[in-house]
Amino acid sequence: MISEEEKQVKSYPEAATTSSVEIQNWIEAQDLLKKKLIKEDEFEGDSLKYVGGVDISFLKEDSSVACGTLVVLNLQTLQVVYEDFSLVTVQDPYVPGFLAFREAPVLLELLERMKKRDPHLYPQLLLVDGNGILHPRGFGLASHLGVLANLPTIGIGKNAMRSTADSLKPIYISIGHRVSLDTAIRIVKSTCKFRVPEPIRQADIRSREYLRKFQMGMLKRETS
DNA sequence: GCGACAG
DNA sequence: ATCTTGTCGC
Repeated sequence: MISEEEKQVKSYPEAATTSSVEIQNWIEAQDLLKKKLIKEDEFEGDSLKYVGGVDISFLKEDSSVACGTLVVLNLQTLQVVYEDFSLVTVQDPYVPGFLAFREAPVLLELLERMKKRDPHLYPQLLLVDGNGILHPRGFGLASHLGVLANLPTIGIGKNAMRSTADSLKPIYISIGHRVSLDTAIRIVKSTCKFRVPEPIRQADIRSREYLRKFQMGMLKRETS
């Protein structure tokens, strides 16, 4: 007889420690939070000046070590006005459809820290590296983060689920929270100097750089 | 049975 | 996510 856990392991080899019970809890949590999801424009004020971007990078040698990154850009100049990093040990594995449970905790921590340190630069909207309502249950990382942080968010996917390889590499924009699709598309377009919108791109670049420098420091300690 | 499956 | 340097082009 095959247990539920065994089926889970067969389905997701990388998630050997994730039980079907945990998956069920995650599904319930998503369905619960989803009730608070707002798919229309609902901003604090009408002046959109600061836009945030979040991303997470992982250490290739030890994929449980990750660097969460938050950057804030001036929407008008697209210059970075704030950056913060958090080196953490990620416990939860990556399970397709449940990215938020792996990445949201660090990102929320970074947002909370900023709210205390630099509230005047706190973003009115956040671009998230991951999908919003473009998700099996309509509640991806961008929506998850938006609801928990009560912040307007937009999801940016670079690989759509179940898509065929297109010659053109598109990005997939989806509503995260408290923003309409029309507004989301308009804002994303206004932040694109290259394929990937600048807030996400800067978070990605700086996140990798942070890990690279961290590794150099580690190597120094081992050698000395 | 086979392929797909955000990061 | 990560594996990866130089190289073609604006």
